[in-house]
Amino acid sequence: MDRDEPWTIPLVAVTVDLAVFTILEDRFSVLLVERGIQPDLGSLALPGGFLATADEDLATAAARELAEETGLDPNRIHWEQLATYGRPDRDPRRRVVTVCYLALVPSPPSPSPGGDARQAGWHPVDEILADPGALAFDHGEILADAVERARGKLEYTTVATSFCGPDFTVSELRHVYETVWNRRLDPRNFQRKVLTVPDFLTPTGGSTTRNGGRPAALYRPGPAQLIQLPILRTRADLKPGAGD
Amino acid sequence: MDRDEPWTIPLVAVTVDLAVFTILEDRFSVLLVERGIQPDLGSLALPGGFLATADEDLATAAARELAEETGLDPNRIHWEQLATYGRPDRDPRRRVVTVCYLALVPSPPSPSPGGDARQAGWHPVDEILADPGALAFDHGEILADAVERARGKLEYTTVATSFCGPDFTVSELRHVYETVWNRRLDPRNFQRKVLTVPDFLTPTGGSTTRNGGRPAALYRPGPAQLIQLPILRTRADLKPGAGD
DNA sequence: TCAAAAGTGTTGAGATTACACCCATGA
DNA sequence: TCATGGGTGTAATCTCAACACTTTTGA
Repeated sequence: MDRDEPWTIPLVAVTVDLAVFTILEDRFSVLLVERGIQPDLGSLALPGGFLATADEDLATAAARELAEETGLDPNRIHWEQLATYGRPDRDPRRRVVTVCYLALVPSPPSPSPGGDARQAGWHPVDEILADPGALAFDHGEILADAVERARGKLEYTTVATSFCGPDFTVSELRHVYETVWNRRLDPRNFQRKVLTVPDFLTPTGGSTTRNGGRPAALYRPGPAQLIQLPILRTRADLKPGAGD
Repeated sequence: MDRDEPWTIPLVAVTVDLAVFTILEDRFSVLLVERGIQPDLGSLALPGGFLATADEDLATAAARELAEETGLDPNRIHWEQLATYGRPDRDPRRRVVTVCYLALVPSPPSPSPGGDARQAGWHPVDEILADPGALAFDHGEILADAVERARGKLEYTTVATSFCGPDFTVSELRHVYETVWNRRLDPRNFQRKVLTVPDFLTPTGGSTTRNGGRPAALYRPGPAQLIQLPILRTRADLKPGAGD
């Protein structure tokens, strides 16, 4: 942008697409819409849309889409820019560059994604990724990148709490890790680990028996954002298998 | 992009900007150009430019800029997308969304960044970041993000070798870490650590005395991309201070 | 011979794993 | 009483920081 300008500057359409994840019924799931127009009419796609105006900020557009698609307040959930995809042939109609965002929302999220009239629903990530043709455009590639980003972020940040409700138990948090990583974690060591990380969890003082057994202490997300000694998903761990 | 299209789709100009880093004279340095036009005429900026044509791929544009600015072959150096910046007022002339890329190149790179007539040169990262008004537009913010990405990637990937020549010694690689992180590392423990990471370094069989003292074995980058047990920059380490 | 860098060995601190064991509740 | 999950204790293993010490060169 800082070089002498060419005689004519090519202009392109810009969209914002969302990869919104949650844990629904023990599955790591992504929010998808059914396309109502060509191309790929009827197939699934990441929700998103064009910039509303020529001077709408990218972050503003992402927040707007997020609110429209989930009904949630963008100020109260975790979202971040993922990457930008701009292959010239990614949309057959015209040149479209899409700036993608990743969001992690609590389960159960808004009863059914609302606000917009289009079909929108949660789909297990594994099933969608297993079928390369399931998504329109290059959304399969985008989803794969988003999943990898989400899985990696659980290792060295505290964002896993974004999947939980306002207060939660350690085992509910562990369930998030197990579901997203598709691995079992030792409940006893996990408990010690997360309670050892400074400011990861703040005790509410309350407890619950909603998961059965002995009452479990309730926590809220603490102020910490980063985990100095990561919770590694790559270490030799217990037999793999769906969380729980 | 998958929603019904608005009546008019806003079109924006797209640029590709580069944060190219190297180690020059024991300093972690970034390639900057001097702006030849308004606004911010005469101040420093990240190199970059508009898409060459309406259908140029983002990656193609980045590779093209990289070759123009450094004279290096994009296929032989490490570069990756960093993030996209699109605040509507970031360029006073018009709406410009910039997709930024990060590149790590060996030192000494091409004698003087060539190909293009504009002034371009290497500047120590610390000095540029210390002066918030040093860079045009929002390039200070972009540079800060790029520096943080580069520093973080050294922890858990093998990209540090991108700063080295075709073959290098362990202490030359350590010098990269020390310079980028601005921390001293114990030579003996560093040696053991990097040689323990599977496929990080491939011995060439040769050795050199170019750094003085006992001959040091020469290595090439190995096939590994990730380091399972990261080289943490956050652990309590030796007295901080410029690497060597 | 000496300085300098390369490289090996060892020890103690701290983190992780694996698992025995006890606790508090609902059924 | 029993099943279920919550939570603590502990020993073996692993990793890393710290540093003593040997090796191999050039000057």
